[in-house]
Amino acid sequence: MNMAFAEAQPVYVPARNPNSRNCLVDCESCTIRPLVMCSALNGDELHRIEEIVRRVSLTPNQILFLEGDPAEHVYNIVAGTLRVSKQLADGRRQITGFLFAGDFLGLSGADGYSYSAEAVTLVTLCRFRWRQLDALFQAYPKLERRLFGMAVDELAAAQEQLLLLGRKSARERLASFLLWLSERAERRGLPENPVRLPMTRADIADYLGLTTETVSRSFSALKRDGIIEVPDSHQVVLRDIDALDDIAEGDGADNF
Amino acid sequence: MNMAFAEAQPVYVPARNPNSRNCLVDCESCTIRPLVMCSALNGDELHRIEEIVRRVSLTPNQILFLEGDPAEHVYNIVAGTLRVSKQLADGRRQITGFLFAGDFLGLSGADGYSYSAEAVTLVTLCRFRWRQLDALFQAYPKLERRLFGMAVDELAAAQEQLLLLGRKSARERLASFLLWLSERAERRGLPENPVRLPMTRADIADYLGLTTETVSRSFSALKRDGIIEVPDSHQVVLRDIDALDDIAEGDGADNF
DNA sequence: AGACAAAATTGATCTAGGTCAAAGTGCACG
DNA sequence: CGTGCACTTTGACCTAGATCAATTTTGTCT
Repeated sequence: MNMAFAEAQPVYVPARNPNSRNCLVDCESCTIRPLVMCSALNGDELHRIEEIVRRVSLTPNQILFLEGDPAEHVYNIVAGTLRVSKQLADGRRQITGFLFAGDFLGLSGADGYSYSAEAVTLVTLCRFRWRQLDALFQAYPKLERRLFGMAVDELAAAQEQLLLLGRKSARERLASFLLWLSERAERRGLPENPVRLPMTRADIADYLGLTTETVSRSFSALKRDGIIEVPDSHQVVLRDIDALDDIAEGDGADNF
Repeated sequence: MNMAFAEAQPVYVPARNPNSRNCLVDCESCTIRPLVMCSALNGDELHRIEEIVRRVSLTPNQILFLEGDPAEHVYNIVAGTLRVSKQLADGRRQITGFLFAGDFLGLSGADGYSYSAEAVTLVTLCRFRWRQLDALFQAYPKLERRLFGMAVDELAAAQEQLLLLGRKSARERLASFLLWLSERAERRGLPENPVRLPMTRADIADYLGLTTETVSRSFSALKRDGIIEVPDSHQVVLRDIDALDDIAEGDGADNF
């Protein structure tokens, strides 16, 4: 497993072990604040957040929580990549999302978490006890508003993924996935081409509702057509983004 | 965009004429209040809602809004069934949800509605201008909280549907769908068996990521196995709910 | 009631993607 | 600096569900 994706920004960890879990956090120096819910708060208000936030980290494949666990915490990802998934009784797995720095997870109804969450790479998170965060909403309605907005965005993304899983071919799914990663990186001011793929082909398959073999064959087909280059299996050069767009949106000719 | 909702001056028609459009609403007599966001409000507060809500109705297959339309309104369904869907350039359609009395729709980010909404049956809705509803949130934080909670529930439902579309067989998809309809009816105090299917086989197919033929064959297979009975194509008797559960969750044997 | 159109079912055939199997590839670790 | 194991790719074959093509059933309108 390639460890190079631990974009772990050294963030204020008072004294002690930089890899330890459950540390205090210095929100003012947070580099990804604009991306996370904390963007709703100013300097003074940040201190109230600091009182309830704890820093947590995960090593690759470590489990953050499992589907059905009592949902006591919510999390902001500070660095790294995480996968959230659901499983059927016989082990079939659907990855319902890959989450990156700035993303939020852990919202749930009464029945505990509705999905499992595991680290893909080294991951750094801000952890909030939901009860405490909830209490803060009273003082800072903007915080709740921001979280609400993030949930609405997630909902739109999930619906886009329903279209992909319900109606797109393997080739179209892969094209959509690569574009999504690229656009996402761009929106966050990261290099959008080449695209980094921190996850394995098996993870991509479980996200796209395919098998590893089909994912691999789809990569090969896009390479053959000169649309992408794959210098190594965790990096993809988008050679012809217009072609990818056509494939992803289904206007193209035969996207088998 | 369907223009049938011209902004005529509303006339106060308290609960009487259920088929009139664009009318004022008497929230206190609302029979489904416990299901909708208005459950967050008490008698006095309801009057503030009444000031901004308008009643709208749709005939079958009428369009409420299209993907990409500017998202000015949000809606609560009072009665009837509605389908929300997304389409690819070549016309392939994915229905991302069926919505019933009590459900909410219209939340969106900056880019307008992220899906289209059409009536399946006759539909009655409460319509709110988002700007006005938003303004009410300051006075009644519980209202925003309730809406937030509904969005979180929707998100969990969407993820369940991702598992269905990504990993379940046709038979499993249909079993899951029938159980979902039944459980949903039960939660709302409606008859949960037999299950009513207001939508066509084509709609079901576009919801389950299948074709009408495969949906029809899956119905026939479940009938043959004595698990369901289908007195008419819009009504299904669940004969063996345990078997359906096993099929839906993938513990069963061969659910091809 | 009768006629027509829309919806549903069933059968025959095809194919995209799954399954099974066998090499490649590369990186972690002794 | 091998060597072992996990990951990826490719090939051969198979199958669930799509597609194409009739019927059959149902609902609507006069």
